[in-house]
Amino acid sequence: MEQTYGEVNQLGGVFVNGRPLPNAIRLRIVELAQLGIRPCDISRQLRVSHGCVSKILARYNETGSILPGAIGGSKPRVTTPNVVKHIRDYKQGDPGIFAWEIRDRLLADGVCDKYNVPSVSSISRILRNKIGNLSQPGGAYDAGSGGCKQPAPQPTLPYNHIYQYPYPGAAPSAGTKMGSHPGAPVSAAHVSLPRSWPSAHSVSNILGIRTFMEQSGALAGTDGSAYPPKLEDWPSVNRTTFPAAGQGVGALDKSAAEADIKYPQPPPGLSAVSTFLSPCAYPSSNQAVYGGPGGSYLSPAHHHWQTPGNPLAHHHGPGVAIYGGDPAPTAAFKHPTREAVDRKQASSPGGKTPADSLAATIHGLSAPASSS
DNA sequence: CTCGTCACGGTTGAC
DNA sequence: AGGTCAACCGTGACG
Repeated sequence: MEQTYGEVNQLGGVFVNGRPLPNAIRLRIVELAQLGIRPCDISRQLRVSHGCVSKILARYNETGSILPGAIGGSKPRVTTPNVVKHIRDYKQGDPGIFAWEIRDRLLADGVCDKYNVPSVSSISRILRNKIGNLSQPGGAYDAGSGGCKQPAPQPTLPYNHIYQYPYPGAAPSAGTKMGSHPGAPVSAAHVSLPRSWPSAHSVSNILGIRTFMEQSGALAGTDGSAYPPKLEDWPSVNRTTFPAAGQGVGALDKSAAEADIKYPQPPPGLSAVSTFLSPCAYPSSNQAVYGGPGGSYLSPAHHHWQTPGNPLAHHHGPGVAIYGGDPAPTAAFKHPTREAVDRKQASSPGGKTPADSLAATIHGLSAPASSS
């Protein structure tokens, strides 16, 4: 089953039910939007349902991230042994303490932060169930028992970044912990809070970024693996027919193209997409379908899945790359966003700039999905 | 014609 | 090892 085949939507686009769109497409959606292309046109061009386009753009505007949310897993437990222990301590210290006071103290003492502090009702439950009558210390937990030592290294943390909460505070504290994934290098980077960037305009801030990009461009290659393998890319996408530019961003885009691992290959007949999809060399085992050419850079492949490396490291690349020109395929579109696009392009000779900027922007993202 | 929203069927991963 | 559950996904349809 590795090869889950993708399905084709009404627009002729390929997707995998239940799975996020490849990052390349997500990125492209945002880029196009930045260029001023209307969502409906983006939908048609990329062959992604407008609901999806709307969702991705909305999320981007809200969080600054193009990445999908963390899939699967359980929510982090808030009432860790450590928290329970503290609650118990507070209660013992002051039997008359109110749950809300305990809550405040947990925050004040740094036991929890505002994102993982238990609700008042949870605290009440803890007092009732786990601690029993505080008065009687023996309750459920042995205080001294250090059993609970702090095993819970801020459970939240990991999640935080995963979920990409705009969690400013977290980061810091978290710092220590994030390393959750063993395999994964901790790319500090992803910790970045999406929020921090200037939202929309960051994108527009092209110039600055551009520069940045260039530099990074080079880098891109280096890290290549950055994206969690999971996130995929459709090579094809990259090339979408954007009238825009054909220019070769060549190399870069490759990176962009990371292959998505799980994406299934489109059925042969499939439109444009399939074209690019040449099944590349990937070991199919994980990879699938969409993956194309990217292979090259995917090299390490497989398990790499798990290593989230830094998120979009390559983004740089991608952003730019995107427009690689492939002639035909897309041409198929109905009528390519006529004016909008044209106009846009025209207007900016440089063309892709915006995109670039975006890429840069994206940079900050964290890669939630990668979850371990 | 656009676009926000949501039910639906699906996948994932922690527990 | 396998099941449960809750999170997320994109599509498609409605308004």
